[in-house]
Amino acid sequence: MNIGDASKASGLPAKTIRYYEDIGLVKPHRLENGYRMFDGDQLNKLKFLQRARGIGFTVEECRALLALYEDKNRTSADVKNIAQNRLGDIDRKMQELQSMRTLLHHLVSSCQGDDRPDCPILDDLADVAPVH
Amino acid sequence: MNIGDASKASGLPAKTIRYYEDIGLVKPHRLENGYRMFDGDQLNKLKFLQRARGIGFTVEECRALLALYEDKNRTSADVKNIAQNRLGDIDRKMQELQSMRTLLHHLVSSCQGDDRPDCPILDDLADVAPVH
DNA sequence: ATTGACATTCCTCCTACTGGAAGCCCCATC
DNA sequence: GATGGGGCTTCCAGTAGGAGGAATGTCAAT
Repeated sequence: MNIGDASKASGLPAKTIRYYEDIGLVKPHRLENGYRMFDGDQLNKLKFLQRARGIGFTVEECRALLALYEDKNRTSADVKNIAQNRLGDIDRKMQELQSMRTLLHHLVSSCQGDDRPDCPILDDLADVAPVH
Repeated sequence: MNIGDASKASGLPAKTIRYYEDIGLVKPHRLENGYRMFDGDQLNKLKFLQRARGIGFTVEECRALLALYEDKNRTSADVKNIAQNRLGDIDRKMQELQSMRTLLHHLVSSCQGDDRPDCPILDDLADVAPVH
């Protein structure tokens, strides 16, 4: 299976697969013409990566998860730990976005959005007057 | 006011201020010794940038907002439009995070997290068995 | 033999900075 | 006057996770 087929089968762009090889996440074989050759094992890793990235794991977390996946002496605690860290990151990010959203929504709804120049959004950014 | 004082007064790291000059967001004067010199107007822009970035506007949106801020013929609709786009981006991002969170939380709570190797998180990533 | 669709490598670009090195500048102290 | 400790300058490299594109090679079908 060459990179095009592996791309279709895994859902990852060929560019991304090459990148993953570059950083050592997968190690496809090579044919005599230089083409990458993916077997079932490699393809499974690509699918694994596609799902793990989709859930939001960083590439380095994916590397760790793949290593655990291959390590039959792993403990599920190790895996859970990584996942919980990710969950914490997501929660922090969501809180950050939420507070931005609140501020921004408040500003947006206070602005008329007409053809006059007066704008509480700019006023707030320029600290002219607090939007109460 | 040199860059160190401007940094303290605006809350932006000196490195960031230099970067903002680099990309043309601010244009401080220069003293004869080459030092940057920030007057009240420049400082206001730095503060403006600090707040706008804090709300989550991209640097390019900040550039547009600063331009509107200086344009006395602006319409508040232009400003509101930028802010609403940002709000939309935030909402999309939050939804993405929320769906990740749901998935991940489900996986995490299904994993024992003990010293045995069996792990539904890995199973799911490897598509061994759907988590319910 | 030629076309078109693949593949390869290599290089640059993206966001928004951050860190560090090498080298001035200024002020205070000895 | 020499020295020391900041702060300032510039420039270069690196971050995450690829995307885009150029130049070139290969394969299968016509």
